[in-house]
Amino acid sequence: MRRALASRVVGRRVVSARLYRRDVLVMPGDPAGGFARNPGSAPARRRVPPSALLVEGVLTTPARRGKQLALCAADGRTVLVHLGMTGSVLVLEKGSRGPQDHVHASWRLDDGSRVLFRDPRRFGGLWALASAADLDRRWASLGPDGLEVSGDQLFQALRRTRRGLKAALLDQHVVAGVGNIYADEALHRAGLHPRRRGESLSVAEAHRLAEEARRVLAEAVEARGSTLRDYRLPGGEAGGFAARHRVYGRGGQPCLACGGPLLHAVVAQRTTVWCPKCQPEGAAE
DNA sequence: CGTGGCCCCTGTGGGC
DNA sequence: TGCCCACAGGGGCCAC
Repeated sequence: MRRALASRVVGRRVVSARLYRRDVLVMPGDPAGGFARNPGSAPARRRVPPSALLVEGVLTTPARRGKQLALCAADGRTVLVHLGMTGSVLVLEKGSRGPQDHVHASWRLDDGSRVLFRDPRRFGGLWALASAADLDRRWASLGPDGLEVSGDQLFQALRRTRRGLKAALLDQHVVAGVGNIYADEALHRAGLHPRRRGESLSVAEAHRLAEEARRVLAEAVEARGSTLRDYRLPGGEAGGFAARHRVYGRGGQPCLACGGPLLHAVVAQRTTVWCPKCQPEGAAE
């Protein structure tokens, strides 16, 4: 999504912006890290100055860490986007009509195109940041990006936790960018049970898990993501990786590696699918 | 402190 | 056809 967005917005000037729901935006000074509508967050009724939404800024290449996408102006102002489960960022050519429902923010660019943030369930959101330093501070609390996580990094993060691997992989402080789909896919490829305790992993197993996480994410990026329903590229196209999921969404069906039936159960509060033969419960080594 | 449970929200598909 | 329930790519907050 970052790449597709870059090809459409880099160098464009933001002419104007609109915010249709104030509570999808977290402003500087709002509780750090919180979502605008969470209990405990400030009501966030303050007026949003146009500068917070990059108006008059010239857009540079978007940045990304894990699941967070940063729309950046050349002067350092940034709007951070999190898609949650159903969010999308769409770019509409001049004069073309986009979706009308669940659009919470939009930007008009100097070539007449429009950028929309749409999110039916509103589990996603936007964060206005004043500088690149603010972005760095925010991203410092995330784990290494899943595309680049090393075996040693993963081993160090897992060696002191009694949590299961599934829970640990979903924790964005451990690895950034791995969610429910890619956690299951990486564990299956690595031959590790989702409930194996992190502390029980050998160095070799941690390296294998990191490698498989990197590989499945790289393949997914190549296929432009997993569209189940809502996820779209900025041009509205679906990503093609869902057809290549080996376990996610395939509970009860045959394992593509051994032919045995895949199990599914709730692990770490999320539906989890694994192969009992390829991913044995006990330590394999 | 690390962890698990609950909650936020809308839409959809299945069973009756 | 309509109703009700279960479930869905995430993650913050709050008890233990």
